[in-house]
Amino acid sequence: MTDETFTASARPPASVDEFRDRLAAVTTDLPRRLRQCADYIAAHSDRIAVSTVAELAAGADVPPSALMRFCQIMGFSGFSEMQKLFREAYAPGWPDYSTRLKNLKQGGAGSPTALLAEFVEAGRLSLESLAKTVDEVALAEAVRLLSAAGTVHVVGFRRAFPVASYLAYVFEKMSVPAMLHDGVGKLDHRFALRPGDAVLAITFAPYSEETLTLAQDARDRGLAVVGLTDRVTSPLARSAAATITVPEVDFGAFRSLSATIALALSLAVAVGSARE
Amino acid sequence: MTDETFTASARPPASVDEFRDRLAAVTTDLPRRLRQCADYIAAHSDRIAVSTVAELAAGADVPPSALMRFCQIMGFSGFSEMQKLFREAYAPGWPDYSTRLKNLKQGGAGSPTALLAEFVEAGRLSLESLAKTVDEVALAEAVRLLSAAGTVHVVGFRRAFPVASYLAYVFEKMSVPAMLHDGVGKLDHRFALRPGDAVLAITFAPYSEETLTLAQDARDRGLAVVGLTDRVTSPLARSAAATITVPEVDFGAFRSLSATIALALSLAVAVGSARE
DNA sequence: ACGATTTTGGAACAAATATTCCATAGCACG
DNA sequence: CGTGCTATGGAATATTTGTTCCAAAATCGT
Repeated sequence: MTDETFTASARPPASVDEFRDRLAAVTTDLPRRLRQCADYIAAHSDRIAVSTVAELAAGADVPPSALMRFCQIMGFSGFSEMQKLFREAYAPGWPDYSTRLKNLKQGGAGSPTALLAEFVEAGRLSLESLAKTVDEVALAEAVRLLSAAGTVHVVGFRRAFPVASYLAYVFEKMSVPAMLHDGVGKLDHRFALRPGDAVLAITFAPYSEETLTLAQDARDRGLAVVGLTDRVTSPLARSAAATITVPEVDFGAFRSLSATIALALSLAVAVGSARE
Repeated sequence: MTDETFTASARPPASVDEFRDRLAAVTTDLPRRLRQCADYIAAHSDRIAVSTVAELAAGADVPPSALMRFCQIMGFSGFSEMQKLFREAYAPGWPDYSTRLKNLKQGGAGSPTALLAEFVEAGRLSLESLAKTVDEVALAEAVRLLSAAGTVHVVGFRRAFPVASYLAYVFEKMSVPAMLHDGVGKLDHRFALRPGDAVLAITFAPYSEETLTLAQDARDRGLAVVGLTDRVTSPLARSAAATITVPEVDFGAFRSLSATIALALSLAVAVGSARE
């Protein structure tokens, strides 16, 4: 009678991070109903703050009492204590950010501030989406290929050009031999591609012909090609040894590039570190 | 006895937007305590979903019953109904976004995914900060100046260059006469600046000499100069008729540019619309 | 297949929370 | 200086919500 069935640790989690750790630690070897609770909670932890026991239990398809037991196994005295943690943890991010956005939009459609609000929002969504969907394996592979290369050739035109130029800048700062193919003077510097070099190609729909051609050309010559594009079905994927897709949210005809730049920066800095 | 004191409209707000509209409409001519409620709720609407009547009332420094009356004036049957609206609309930035970030960082410092997590976070913070601190007056003024100009000359080097090049791209797409000063061939196209033109200069610390010089030169000749920079004390502010500052969060030696690009886009699209 | 042990569901209970109501305080107007 | 009206605070009440507990079912080991 004195020992608890499951290690209901003495102290409850003090933060959402601790909560997640304990959830992960405890979630194996748990009876069926309790495991249902754990799974549902893991997938919907954001709703703890705004739901009742009954609602969550219904969602997890268990009786309320099972959920209560689950709370206790997690180390809380009960559901209320657990909910308190999530209600208080909810403060960061937007103390009044969303209010502010609303205000900005009130300038009226087309006003500079309303546009700004839209682009800020698009950027934020893109970044969140990137964090959720990025292909870690492809990213690691891209870093590997570029780190092993002689010179990195960066190519991107039109809306991809700002990204390409920033990459070139960062590579230079990190002393990585890099060359920006910018099409100035209608020269393609195709013959600058030498064995052992790598190409980092960036293009979004509608894909620019020059970029695709250069990527294919490099591949035919046996160079490593890394593609940065918007869809896995992009024609760039055919030429690339590693393809990374960036889910960028557009507003109107233009994209914020936030996610693309974040990804490009990570890539460049990782390559720069790896080459030292 | 039949008429309500304040127009407690028959139907409650069906969305947060409607809620805000009604709040704005009703907030004037309201007795003292109720106005306290309105003010507090307006400033903390994000906490409605996760608080009790008592907590909110304490925050607004009114008795709970006053808050109840406020809910009814807003058209709800009571607090619970109002809270329901906010609980359903509650979709915080972390459906599992923060979990994901945590996982990405677990790759270890310096790993590509950890870097990505940092840059994503920096970008998000920058965007939020931009929304909160942008100077609406300066932005409107900048739009006015650029809309009235003949040709818009965009100048920005080094890390500002990606932004400048994107601006040039967007201006072109929107049929705004624009010229990108990119320093190719060591030419400065100073003599392309003609009376009636405007300069959009972008530079961050350490401020690039060429940009500052060009901006000052333009000003001396009586052209309108719009500055996009990082601090109000930036040397660029001396030459500019309108200065917009962008609070960009750096990670390591590099900046995400998210906020800068969002701002630049808004500016360009607003100018493009205004000129039609 | 039997008994010991764990798990489960739901009903009873306790606590928290929302809501109503009314006596009183404040205010404007005659 | 009343008089009638509105606003206010708090106590009483109703409702919802959380929590406990125990009998029954399932599971496991022998």
